[in-house]
Amino acid sequence: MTALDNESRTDPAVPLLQTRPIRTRVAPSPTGDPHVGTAYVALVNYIFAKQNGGTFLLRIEDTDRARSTLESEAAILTALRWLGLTWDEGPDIGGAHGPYRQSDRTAIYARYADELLERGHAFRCFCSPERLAAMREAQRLAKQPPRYDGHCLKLDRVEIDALVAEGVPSVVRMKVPDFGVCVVDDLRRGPIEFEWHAVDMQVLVKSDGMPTYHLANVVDDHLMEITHVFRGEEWVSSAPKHLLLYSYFGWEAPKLMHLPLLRNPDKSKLSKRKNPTSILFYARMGYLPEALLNFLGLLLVSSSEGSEVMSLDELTKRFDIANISLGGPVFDVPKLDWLNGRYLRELAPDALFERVRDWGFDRARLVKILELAHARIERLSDLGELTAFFFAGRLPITKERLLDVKLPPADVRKALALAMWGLDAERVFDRSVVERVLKSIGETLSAKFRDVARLFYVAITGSPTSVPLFEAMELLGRDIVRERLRVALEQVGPPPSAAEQKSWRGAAAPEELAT
RNA sequence: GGCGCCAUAGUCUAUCGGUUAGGACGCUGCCCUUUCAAGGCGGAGAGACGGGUUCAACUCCCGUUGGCGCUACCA
Repeated sequence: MTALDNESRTDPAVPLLQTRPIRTRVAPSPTGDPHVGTAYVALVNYIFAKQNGGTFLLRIEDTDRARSTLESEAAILTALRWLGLTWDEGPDIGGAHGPYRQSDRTAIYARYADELLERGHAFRCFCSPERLAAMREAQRLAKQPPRYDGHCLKLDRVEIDALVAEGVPSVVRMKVPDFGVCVVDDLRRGPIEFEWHAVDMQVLVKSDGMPTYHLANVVDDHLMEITHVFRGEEWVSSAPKHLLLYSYFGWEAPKLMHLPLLRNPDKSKLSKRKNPTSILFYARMGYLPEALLNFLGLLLVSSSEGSEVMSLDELTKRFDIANISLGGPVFDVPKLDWLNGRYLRELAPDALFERVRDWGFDRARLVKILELAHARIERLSDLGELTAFFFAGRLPITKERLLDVKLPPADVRKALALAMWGLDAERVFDRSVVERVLKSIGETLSAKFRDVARLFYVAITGSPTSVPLFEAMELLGRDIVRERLRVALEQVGPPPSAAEQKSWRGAAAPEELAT
């Protein structure tokens, strides 16, 4: 199967000749845990590149200076490598089209933004956030499509220079036609039409000088010679802007294909409030990378009959763009469980031993666990019960056990929520961070720490008495801890409402984003 | 509110105008078995609704409904 075949399938009248070597990419934003959605998107791009003898690369989209972290970037690399989705070019290994981290490419974007400015395809905008908010509100009330009203388009050269000299902050916006339609040709969906007058004049360069996703993405995909982009459905509505930028620059746009978004069991977009979404969680939980990959692959390649157990190679052989279904698939953990069981059972005892050791019984970890248990055992056989929670995923916790503490039930809920949010907000996850976060919860609730601690002992270790908590949490790791807190919270009541979130933490919960 | 995407069992899907609508997970019955799993063999369970087009519609078209996404100086 070649790219040519795939294209003729969606548009038989105009078979485009694929002249450039196939190059695909995954371009995650390092703003949180490596998301399974990122793995899903990476998988398609990887498979498509390999199937066509092409190149698959990894690019880090860290233009959001406030939210991007090096920790997150490292975790993404680790997670994708764990899955076996290796890239041919990337920030860690370099390549002929580097650098592969957008924050290292700011000079490049500035140059292209200037070019658009000079050629009249973009303009400087000095509007305040307040004015923009008021404008959008008015448009909503008037049932108009939300769109920049062109206020700063009327500024002349002299006025612009004066404002810049005054030091008034500004952004660069792209110009968008007022009439006509834009046709986005999706590899799988076919043509999608958008009225230009409903497409916003997107900001391309923020007031801090950093490009937005839209500019950086287009410039990089061009410079990195990307030929095919498989990305999440959330990008469909910004495709017209991207296509317009390609035409402003006079560049050939890559072929686009938008993938449906992974869903929670209730069909909402997969989110960590309702489900574990981190690849690292699935690793810590004891899923095998090949099982997770196979599971995600089943959403791209379907077998009409027979076994659904497929290796990456087999998925690659059978992949066909025309067969990707477009309904948003539920991330069905029970099916993943079954698949993982299949893989586990096929392992020879020795191989299984190695997997188990690598998963949670390596010497270094075991020694740390023994240190914690050491003073608390009288017989070696006490170890089993005392340390079992280190080798478990979710714990069979009951509401009664969780509420059996010297805290009012409402505070139990609040404490668990605060712990989840507080720990998520931390870049590093170690005993001292855990201690600081948990103790601050005690202060917030004006409760004795020992009473707060008891609750977390139950939620995390399954018992009000166990080995030292902070160290245990560090060894358990962020992902298992988050899941145990989430499950505990679920036990004691409904998820925190928007109002509760606001009053408890003073802001809305940031939701993680997939690529 | 605006724009867009999507729609076969609880879930993932096959079907690309004519099928008893096929498979997988889950559920369930039986077999195997010292228990439980695993495994084998069965079972229940689906085309959202309403209009067209057609000899014929799950399949094509339109509408409705529902789900989802975007609507940021986040990606």
